[in-house]
Amino acid sequence: MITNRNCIIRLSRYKNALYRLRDLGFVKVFSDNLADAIGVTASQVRKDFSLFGITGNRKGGYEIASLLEKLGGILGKDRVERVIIVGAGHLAYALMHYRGFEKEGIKIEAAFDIDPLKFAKNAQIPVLPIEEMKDFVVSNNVKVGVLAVPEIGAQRAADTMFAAGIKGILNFAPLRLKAPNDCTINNVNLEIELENLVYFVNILGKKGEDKI
Amino acid sequence: MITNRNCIIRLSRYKNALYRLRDLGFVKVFSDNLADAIGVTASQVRKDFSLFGITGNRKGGYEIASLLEKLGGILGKDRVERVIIVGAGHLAYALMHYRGFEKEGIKIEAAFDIDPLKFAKNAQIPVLPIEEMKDFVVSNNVKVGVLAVPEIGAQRAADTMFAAGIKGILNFAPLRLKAPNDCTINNVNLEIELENLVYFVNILGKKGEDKI
DNA sequence: ACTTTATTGTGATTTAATTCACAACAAGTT
DNA sequence: AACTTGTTGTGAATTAAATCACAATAAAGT
Ligand SMILES: NC(=O)c1ccc[n+]([C@@H]2O[C@H](COP(=O)([O-])OP(=O)(O)OC[C@H]3O[C@@H](n4cnc5c(N)ncnc54)[C@H](O)[C@@H]3O)[C@@H](O)[C@H]2O)c1
Ligand SMILES: NC(=O)c1ccc[n+]([C@@H]2O[C@H](COP(=O)([O-])OP(=O)(O)OC[C@H]3O[C@@H](n4cnc5c(N)ncnc54)[C@H](O)[C@@H]3O)[C@@H](O)[C@H]2O)c1
Repeated sequence: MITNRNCIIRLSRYKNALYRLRDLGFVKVFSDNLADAIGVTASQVRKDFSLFGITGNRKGGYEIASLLEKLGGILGKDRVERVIIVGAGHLAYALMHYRGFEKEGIKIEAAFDIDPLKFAKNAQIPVLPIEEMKDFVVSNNVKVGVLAVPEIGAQRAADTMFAAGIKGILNFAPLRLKAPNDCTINNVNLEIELENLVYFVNILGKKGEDKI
Repeated sequence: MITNRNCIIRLSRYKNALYRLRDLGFVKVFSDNLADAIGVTASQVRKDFSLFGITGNRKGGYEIASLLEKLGGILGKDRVERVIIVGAGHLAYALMHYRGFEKEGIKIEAAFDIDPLKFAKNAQIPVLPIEEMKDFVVSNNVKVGVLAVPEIGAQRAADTMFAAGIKGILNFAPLRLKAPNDCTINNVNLEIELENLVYFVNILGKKGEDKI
């Protein structure tokens, strides 16, 4: 069981690159094409595949269609993944209006909020009272949720999600959530992303100055 | 010069944990407190600090105020970082209305778009025609930008940003941007984040089944 | 049929990151 | 003043990840 996050992220990138190549009319691909496409070495590509038992044809490379199928299987893209959002604020609004998830087999089914002003029972993606979350999650067998409530209420909201049966949270609130250990948290911390970017811009800037 | 991204991200997390501790009234902290707070080992904390020449007091731990100052210096938080957004769509709207960046010393100064319907010259954060970006970036000495345009226009928009003098891009478009090598790209790919989450939820679920 | 060429698949090696382990030492205690 | 305790700081050891290197081999050419 591979638990190297970077490795799994590379699989997603291979998949995306393969979609592009396929749509361009390509049928086969070599490890070095994929390597170029996502910016890693060709051995990294082959090693990643080897880890998951994906094989190609010596001399002949890999067949794109079959590769996509295998990667899809590993990444759970063989069926549509139903997802909910908790906290129907600005960020949720952007996510709910984004068309890009569907083509990845990710379907945002509903959002939940505490603020009655946000409720929209009959919208395309309904916004429902948080009290209805548990029933919804159970009856739709939802396993993954996005957490987009303010920091102050985030841990409590997460606990409600876990209690409802959610096993994975994509967390936008800038704190470290405590979670049961059969549950996964992926954090998207935009403050930290920007701060990190600033650091690298600064050190690259300084490196430039040194050369003078 | 430390270029280990995870290490720099940990510095940000230490800093955030330290803010909390300080606001709770603490004055000193030990490496194991910080370790607990962000979920790493105490040696990791000390090693990280050691790498940047940060020292504490044997037996006495670290003084929070001085630690914050040093971390701030390393992460470039000793002054406000001016940032622009290119693409004033849904995501940009969420970012522009988010109050959380300011307390981190990150100020979104303006957004730029090609769609005249989006222009808002006199808004608190103005939305301006993309043609005005270069002047703005030069005269405000902006080094960092957020890219939030659709995938199809992303590389072109990025090139315009580089030409204007931007040295770091936080990229939300789901593609790999080509960039000059004195420039840094940090990608936030939400499709991949969700896909990754689904993978880990699936394998943890399967692990559970095995035990039966 | 035989040779050349191109590419995979993976064990061995290297490099990078993390953890270990403990000497150094400051602060308190007897 | 000697002893105890608790914590840092870091070199050494370990672990994890990436890269190298090349045998295996399929396809194409002669
Ligand atoms: N908007 C951004 O650009 C941005 C950037 C970085 C981080 N974040 C983080 O993302 C999260 C969401 O940000 P946002 O801008 O969308 O916030 P927002 O204030 O626009 O929306 C938050 C929503 O959550 C709802 N809510 C509050 N408590 C709740 C609860 N217990 N259960 C259900 N709903 C609840 C509120 O009614 C509101 O509708 C925050 O944690 C924020 O720190 C946002
Ligand atoms: N909204 C989301 O939740 C979400 C999720 C994942 C990824 N993304 C990615 O983030 C990016 C932005 O998403 P969004 O939902 O805000 O899109 P959006 O369509 O709401 O907004 C895009 C904006 O960019 C402007 N634009 C287009 N070309 C431009 C150019 N060359 N220069 C300047 N402006 C230009 C458009 O006029 C529009 O206002 C996209 O690449 C999208 O794939 C968004």
